Amino acid sequence: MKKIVLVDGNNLLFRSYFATAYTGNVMKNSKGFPTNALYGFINMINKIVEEENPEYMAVAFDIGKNFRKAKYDFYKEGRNKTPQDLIDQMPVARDILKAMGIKYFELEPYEADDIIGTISKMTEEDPDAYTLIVSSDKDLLQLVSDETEMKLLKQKDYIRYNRESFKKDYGVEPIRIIDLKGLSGDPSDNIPGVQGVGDKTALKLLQDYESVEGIYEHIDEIKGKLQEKLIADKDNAFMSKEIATIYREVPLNTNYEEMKYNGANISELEKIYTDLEFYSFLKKMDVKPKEDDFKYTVIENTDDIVLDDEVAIYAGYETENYYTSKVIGYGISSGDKNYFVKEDLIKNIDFKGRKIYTYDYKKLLSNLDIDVDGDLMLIDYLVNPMHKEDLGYLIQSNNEKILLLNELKKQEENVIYENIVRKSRFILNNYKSMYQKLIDEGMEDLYKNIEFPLVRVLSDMEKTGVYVDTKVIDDMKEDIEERLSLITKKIYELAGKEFNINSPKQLGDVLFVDLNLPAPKSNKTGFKTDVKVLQRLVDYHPIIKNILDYRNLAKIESTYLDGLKDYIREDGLIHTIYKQTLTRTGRLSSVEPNLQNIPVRNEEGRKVRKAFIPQHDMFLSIDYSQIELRILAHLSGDEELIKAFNNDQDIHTKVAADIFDISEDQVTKNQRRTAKAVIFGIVYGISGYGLGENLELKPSEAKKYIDKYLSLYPKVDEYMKHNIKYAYENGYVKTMFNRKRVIDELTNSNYMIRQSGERMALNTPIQGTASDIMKMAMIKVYEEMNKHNFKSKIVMQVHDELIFDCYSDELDEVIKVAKEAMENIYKISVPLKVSADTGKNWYDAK
DNA sequence: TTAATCACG
DNA sequence: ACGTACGTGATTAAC
Repeated sequence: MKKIVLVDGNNLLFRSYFATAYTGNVMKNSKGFPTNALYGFINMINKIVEEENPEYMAVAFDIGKNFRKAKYDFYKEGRNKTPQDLIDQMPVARDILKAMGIKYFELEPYEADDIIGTISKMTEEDPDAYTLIVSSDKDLLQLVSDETEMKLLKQKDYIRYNRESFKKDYGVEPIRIIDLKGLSGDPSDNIPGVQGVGDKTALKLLQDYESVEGIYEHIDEIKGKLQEKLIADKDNAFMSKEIATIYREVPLNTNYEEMKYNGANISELEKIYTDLEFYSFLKKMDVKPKEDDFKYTVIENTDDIVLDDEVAIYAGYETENYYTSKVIGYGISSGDKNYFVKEDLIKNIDFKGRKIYTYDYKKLLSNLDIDVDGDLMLIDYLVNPMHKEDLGYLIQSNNEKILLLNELKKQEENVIYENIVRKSRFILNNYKSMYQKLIDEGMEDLYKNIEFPLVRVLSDMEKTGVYVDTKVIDDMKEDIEERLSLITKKIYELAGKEFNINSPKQLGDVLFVDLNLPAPKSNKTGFKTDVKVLQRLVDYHPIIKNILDYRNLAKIESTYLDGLKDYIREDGLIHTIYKQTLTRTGRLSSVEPNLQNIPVRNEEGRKVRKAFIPQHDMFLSIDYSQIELRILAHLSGDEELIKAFNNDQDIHTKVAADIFDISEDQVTKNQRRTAKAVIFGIVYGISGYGLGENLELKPSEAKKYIDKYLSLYPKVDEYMKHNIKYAYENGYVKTMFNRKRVIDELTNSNYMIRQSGERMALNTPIQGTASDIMKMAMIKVYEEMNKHNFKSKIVMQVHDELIFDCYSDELDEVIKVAKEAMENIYKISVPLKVSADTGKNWYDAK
């Protein structure tokens, strides 16, 4: 028995295009060619081949004018124009099928349905063959018969119809789809049908009278309004049925042999996938990668290494965290030679007098004290909006052979070695051209004066580490556990049953079903149960307070007590890793563990900071006060704000006084709070609604404050407008030090996404400039401390705050030097003010 | 793997 | 009519 699989190609392409394009964000390759429809298309074709294992297969497409349209020009009228991004992908879908070895048909003036109908007719006339049709288009169900099945694609899965199951679902024969369409019409194809008759009525009529013809033969038996409607639209009914009928005599002149599926032409397919940058498909093809002439030597004796003037080094580690991972070895490329060097031998190599480039200098420094001249990771971060930490992505986007780090783990030793050395080769080959790009983009200074020198500062901070007293942690844990078990009991009592309080789903059920508390807005998975929601309910039921307490304590225990303890190494220290190439604004981030989000706002959590102890005598914390607002004042040039900062006024009180039209000494706590929220809102790119949520005000009330603020400080308003305009015109924004952030969201067709792009455009120059300034200050402070031969160390950075581990006898000097450096690192139109605090632990240093 | 939640500036 | 403040990371539950 021959099995022929027929696929509705147009249907698949449209489906996969709109499945991802609704956000307005169409996936593209690095050349800007849209690929989203093709990606889904390939996935679906692969799935069909895998599931059906077809001996014969064909895909049908629409092309050119079609005969239905020629006859009835209203047909498919009013449809949205096919997006250009989708049209562009259509010819490539044909190329892909060709390469896959799958026959496709297209023939003007017929539609894909007609082609499928014609081929399925062929199999119906052949007792030794049957057809499977794949599409989400219900019209095709009319072809279902004893010899033809159909996979009707649904959102996530599909329904497989044969004649029996169709009859069971619809109560009529499959061919009655055409009568159904004749009666109920089809808005998407602009087929009229009979006005006022929908699927339900139509099916009932068809069960009684079989067909459109049958209905009109017995029109007397049909009563009332329905009869009137049917009579009024009789012509439409017959015409609609005709349009809906698939034409099964398309002159394809084909045969089974043409449709035989013999598998893909691997090299052709590989070419297309490479061009589209479909690396996941390339991998799945399981083809042997093209042999290139890449050669490298595994070094046993370092005397065998010949180095040129320029050398690239890449450090290969087993896992991501270089403080816990084993070093596998180093790739070294120089001239036309490539070497793999094991860890113990690298120290024997003399690199003196040569330019050394690497990727992730900080990682290299973690196990090897070496001076280098350039870090390609930092350069890529600055110039490439698609930057990823794993160099493999960059190499792949250059269409070169490489495995990603997460694919490397289970590979043979020689494969791992080769990949490490390929990376050093890539660095050597591409450093110069990428550096040129840096210059072209105007970011050479940013790189040379900020990012690159910062590496040693961060490396030193990481390696110094910070001491965490497990005794403090353990005591706190004991206390919290005791309280948690009491609260848990109380919650179970009040709920009348035991459940997992940590599960938002179960908690939601208890609160809003069992206890019947007034339900808040729901989210995708059920009820929202976050702090804001719970706080609103606090007076409704005693369980709420207990849950809030539980959440608070559970968070402290899991994330900050148990969590932190896991990161204490054998030396008793925590060595966080500062990610220098992660954020879109230029900030650092801190991982394993994150030391930038240790509790401080709530007293209970803040106690965790008591566990952070200096290795020497004291912690010193110096933070910039309101650096982002000062930058806003500077960037906007608003005289009022500048004056306020120059007079060292409390900015929130000052703004409150202005907004409420009172003098500063009349400002209440609440008014100051409101002003503060308004100011923050401005920095984030505010909306009346957002501020209203935050202050629990009506959006219209909140908007009044915003308008008032902007009228008081008109230059801020101007600055924001100008900034957004600039972003739309250029597609990016910049910080004061030329750090660039590309904002694709601004060209998105989705209004909401564009709005969020505008907020990024407003916030990034402010947040980014603050971060640039902090980075410069860190370098300066570090240099000054070295100059003074201080033994005290910078140990942490929390965006606008530096924490030092100090010797008592250096303390005053360190404060003086660091303050001086931080306040004077760069002159803007307002002073950069810092404040310093000291303490015997982090809790006290505030 | 993703969503919800909550910690920070 | 819609959906709503910028930038991060870790833990947990549930798929």
